[in-house]
Amino acid sequence: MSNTSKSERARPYAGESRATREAARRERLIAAAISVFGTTGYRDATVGGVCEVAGLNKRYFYESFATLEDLLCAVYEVVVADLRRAVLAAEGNDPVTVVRGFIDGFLRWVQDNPVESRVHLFEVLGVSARVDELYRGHARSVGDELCDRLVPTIPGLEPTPGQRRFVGDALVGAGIQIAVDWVLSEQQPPREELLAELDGVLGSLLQLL
Amino acid sequence: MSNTSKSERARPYAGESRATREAARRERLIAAAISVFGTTGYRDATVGGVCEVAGLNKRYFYESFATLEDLLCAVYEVVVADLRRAVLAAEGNDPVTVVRGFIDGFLRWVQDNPVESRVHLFEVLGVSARVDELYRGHARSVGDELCDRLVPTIPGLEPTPGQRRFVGDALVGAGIQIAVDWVLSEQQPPREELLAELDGVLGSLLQLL
DNA sequence: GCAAACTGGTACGGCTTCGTACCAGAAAGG
DNA sequence: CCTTTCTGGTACGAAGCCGTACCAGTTTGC
Repeated sequence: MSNTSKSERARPYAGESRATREAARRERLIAAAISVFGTTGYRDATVGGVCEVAGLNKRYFYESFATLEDLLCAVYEVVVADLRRAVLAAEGNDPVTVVRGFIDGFLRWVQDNPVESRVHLFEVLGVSARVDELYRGHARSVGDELCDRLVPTIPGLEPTPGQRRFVGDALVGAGIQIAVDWVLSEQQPPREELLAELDGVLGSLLQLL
Repeated sequence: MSNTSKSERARPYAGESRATREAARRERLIAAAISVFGTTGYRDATVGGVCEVAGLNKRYFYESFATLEDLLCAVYEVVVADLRRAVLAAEGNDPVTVVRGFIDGFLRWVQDNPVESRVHLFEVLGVSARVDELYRGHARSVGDELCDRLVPTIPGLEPTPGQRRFVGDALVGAGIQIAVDWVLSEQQPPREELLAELDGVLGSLLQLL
């Protein structure tokens, strides 16, 4: 019996190689899944539903993913990379600017990406140990990066790794909670007002120094 | 047709009135659900599964709840009441004590209640708009209470409602993130060490003042 | 006792999703 | 062309859960 595996007699189709077509389908599935998970919600999502939105046969789902959870993980990687870019975009040489830039970037991203933000703020949570692990890794990574930017702005500070983890978690956790609260609020104050409140808090903190 | 509704010809059974029996069954369902949601997870939970653990016929589920989500809400109210007691147990007249007591109470509760904490930290998230609303309400409430205790310990501070909300969210969010990170790292390091790190951070903050 | 209410166990139809298979038509290659 | 691969649409069995109904045995009120 000769090798009859799928990749054996691969041919171009519509001018694209097999690998290119597979990758394109994978991207379409991920894009469709972001839409479905971010609107209907992951809990009510089905393989068939995602494929319908993607305009692909169910067969092609299993070509790229084994389970819906695998697709969720791929979706999350895309979403979190985008968020990471947003919250770490700002530069700053003093603590207030760093923290303010982080929160501002977060709220901006949530506002500009309502679907993706629902995926990140709600849908990926509590799905499975594996997804939780992913989530924790990225949260820690962003927290570490924030610490890296924050610590040098405060001379004479040499936190232990454990303290850095504490500060990173606290910053990320605070940002998430503020974002979640903002999203779930019935009447959302404009982002600018929220940031003005933040400035007030940070100002009071500085005044105490 | 005479009234044949269930409550019409109610009789005591095993010495208990109908209302008492119904309430007892409800409690058993809630207790079973905490166990199921906190171990198997809400996502994989079924009505039949919860009833089996509770040792009750499925019929009695629908006697007290219309959907599994209703039961989750009831479960959450029980769990959050317990957590609330834990995180607000400590007294304190200075900011460091208040914050430390909050974090300490949170971690203690997580450590002593692994099942309930999984429900609160993971399972209730991203279920539905209704559950999210519940979650947000309790988080805000705890944040407000923390603010109420924190603000008087810092003389000359009169935060606006918006600023109070900011601080409350930040505290609660930081606490949750720290707890989640701790749980996902299998509670390493031990709670005492983690609190020592917190003391270090708070100490550095004070030193800056 | 005896009828009526209650309990716990089992059973069943209906529904939804999964994962795969089949089929007809388009595109590629010799 | 004519065969082979690829695509998209439809179909189908298997499985799990829902919500309800039925049934046998117990407890209660009269």
